[in-house]
Amino acid sequence: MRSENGTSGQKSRSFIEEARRAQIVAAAIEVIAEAGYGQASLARIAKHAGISKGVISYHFAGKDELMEEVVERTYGGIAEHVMARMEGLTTATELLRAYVLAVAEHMRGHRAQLAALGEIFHNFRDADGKPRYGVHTSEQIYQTLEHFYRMGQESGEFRDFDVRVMAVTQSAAIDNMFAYWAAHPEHDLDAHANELADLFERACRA
Amino acid sequence: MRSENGTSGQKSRSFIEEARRAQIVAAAIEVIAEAGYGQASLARIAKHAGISKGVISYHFAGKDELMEEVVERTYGGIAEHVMARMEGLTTATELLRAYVLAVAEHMRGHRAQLAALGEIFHNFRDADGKPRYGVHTSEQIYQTLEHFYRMGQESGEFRDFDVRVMAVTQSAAIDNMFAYWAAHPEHDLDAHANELADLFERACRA
Amino acid sequence: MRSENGTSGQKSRSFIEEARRAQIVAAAIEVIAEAGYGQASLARIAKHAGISKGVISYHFAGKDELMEEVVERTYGGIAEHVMARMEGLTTATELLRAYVLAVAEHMRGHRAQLAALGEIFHNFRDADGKPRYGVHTSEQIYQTLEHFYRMGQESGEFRDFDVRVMAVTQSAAIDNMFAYWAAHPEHDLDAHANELADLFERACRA
Amino acid sequence: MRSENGTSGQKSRSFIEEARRAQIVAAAIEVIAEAGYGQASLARIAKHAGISKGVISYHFAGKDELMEEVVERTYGGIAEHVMARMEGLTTATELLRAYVLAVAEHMRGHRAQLAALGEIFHNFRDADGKPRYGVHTSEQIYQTLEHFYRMGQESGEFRDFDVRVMAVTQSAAIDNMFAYWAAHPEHDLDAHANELADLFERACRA
DNA sequence: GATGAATGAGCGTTCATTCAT
DNA sequence: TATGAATGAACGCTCATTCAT
Repeated sequence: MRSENGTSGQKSRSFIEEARRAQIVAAAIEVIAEAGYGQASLARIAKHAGISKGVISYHFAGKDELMEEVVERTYGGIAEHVMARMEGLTTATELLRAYVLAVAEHMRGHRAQLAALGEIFHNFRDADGKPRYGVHTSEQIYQTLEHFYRMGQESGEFRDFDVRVMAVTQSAAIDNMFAYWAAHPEHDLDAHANELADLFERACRA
Repeated sequence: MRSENGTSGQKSRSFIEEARRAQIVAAAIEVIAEAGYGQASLARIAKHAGISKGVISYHFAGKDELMEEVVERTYGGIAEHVMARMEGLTTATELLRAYVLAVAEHMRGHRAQLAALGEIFHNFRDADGKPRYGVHTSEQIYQTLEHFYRMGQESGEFRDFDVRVMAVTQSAAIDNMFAYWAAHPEHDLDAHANELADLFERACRA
Repeated sequence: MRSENGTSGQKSRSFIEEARRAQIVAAAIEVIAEAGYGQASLARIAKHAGISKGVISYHFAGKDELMEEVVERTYGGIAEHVMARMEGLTTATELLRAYVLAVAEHMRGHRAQLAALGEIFHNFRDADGKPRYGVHTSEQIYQTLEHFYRMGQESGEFRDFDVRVMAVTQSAAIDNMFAYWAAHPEHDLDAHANELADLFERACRA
Repeated sequence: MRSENGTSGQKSRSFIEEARRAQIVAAAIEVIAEAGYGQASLARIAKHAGISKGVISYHFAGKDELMEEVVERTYGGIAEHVMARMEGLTTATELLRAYVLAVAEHMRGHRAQLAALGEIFHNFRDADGKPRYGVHTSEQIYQTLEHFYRMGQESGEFRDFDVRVMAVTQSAAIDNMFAYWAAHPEHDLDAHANELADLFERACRA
């Protein structure tokens, strides 16, 4: 998302600054994934990163900003990979299958990110106590899926169904596939993803 | 220590003891649902219940036991209702549809329980830092669903598919239906449940 | 200020609660007087009182409430004593002299309170960064003094002068008398007070 | 270490060094005046000056030295102006009136300096916890005033009074005039100063 | 000369738990 | 049974200072 434009006038972070932020984000991901959001104190993250506690405060405005950056970077990585895998596909059936498989493929190599993302989504709250992320944050994903469903319905590939329910369900199915895999590391993620693709193809098709 | 049961080995509780525990559990559910697990301190729960903080410590060994009782009681309520609704049904298709609808029906009247359950599942960890509940805790639900799937596959109602993936998916679909409903209270829960029943019927059938 | 009415329905603090608050306030006064507002951390106050840091948080909503209680109790003590000493006096000249001498008399036995009050006045700020106390807090004192000046001007005892300037000046003269005394403990406070009374009598009289 | 003066033993500073120090002192004055001593962190002062935090540490041995320089420069400015205004005057009455008016005249144009000076006086403490400035620091001012009082007493202009009490009082009266003005910017400082001059003339005269 | 990065101690506050009454 | 008092550890965060570049 951040510009790598050499001619732009926008200020950019120094190399060392960027490296530190990345290091801290990585440490945060590992600690959150392992110990859970509630135990992921700045002290613990700093210790895991091998740095002083104050360094985090120096590079991030606060814990909130750190959490947001974890989400941002992780999401960015997923989106980038999935977009690439879906490029050039045209039918709704193909797109949906590619979507499921691409997310699974990417996550297979980023298990901790996955767990951390879930922890943050379920726990991170604003100062006013409202969840910072959550179902309402998934709106973008829902709309993307709904777009594919409508494509399929208009092309005749898919039957008539409630696209919102289908989007919520498919999104949940994918999320839980990862949760199950996280709890059962020997579970065959790719096979699961293929089963899911079949499942939703059958659930959608005319 | 506090009671001795004359006819059996299992310990029993006095009426007043039982009432206090129920009151505290109810307060805990409301606080967790509203403020989240992280903000649900014993002080806050006690205040919400209109009792002294020490009472909780008196009736429960610790916060952990309280959380476990919240889960136990909530789960018990769901199971009781769902079992009743499924009684007498014989085909896998019927059983699965009844399952989805019964859970939805029960939860419609217990929104706070639902939210609290989710918070606890996602946050409660043992002293060693491992999640106390989670995907592995759902094993019983998975096996129940798998039992139905196999019934359907043997009777010819259902096609051949990976029953574990289907169970994980259907379970997730139901959980997320509630999460979505919690975030969008105007959402039509019963319609969603019916859509889900259709969806999985199509996904399963031969 | 707090009612000691036995029949009133208003809730009152328990004896032990009141004692702890008084103890903490006393410790705060001593620490602030000795080390200054900036060094008067809750940890230091607690250590001085021989209690755990958490006790202060238990009995006071926060540091701000503690500081306000210090001011309240100290001010109350001064006002009570000065009022008693001025009772029955009628001429402006008498009232002003009694005022100066009574404040000095009271403060002679409460040196630490005096110093703490000054520290808090000069340093305690609201969350928004504005001074919590300060010149504007002295308004009540100014108006009391102005009332006496006007009495003297109307009775012909005093010449015509700007009562606000005189009030600000006399108030400052008294405050600084204490500050000087605090820095020079061997200084004769009563003699100073008498000189001040003479000084302002000459400055005011017709 | 950074310079060697050819003609005297006293160390001198380069032009750029001097400019930097002046810039930092000016920024410190503004921040202290606005936010108070307690909030005047080096980071905040540096940001206000538009420089890096380390620059302050480079030019000053520490925060203490910076504070001392603020006081020194501010005091120097006042003294310079007051001395000029008193030059050529001979009677004690004239000198005292000129003193009060000159200080007021100068401060009218240096409100932030005034506020900063007060903040530092009331808060700045040595490493051992003792106030760095305070009543005892005013000794020089007291002695100057006392010198004038004695002149007046010897010439017969003034009555017999305790010169120390008068000096402390007049000094406090002037300080508080500024404090009042700082809190009530619409207050007429010059009129106040004239009232003060009258007041002390009457308080002193034979 | 100047900088930004890093440190570590200390801050006010929250909290689960213990305990005497 | 029930309470409120007390504890002590941990939390996120701020800060003056140090230092390599």
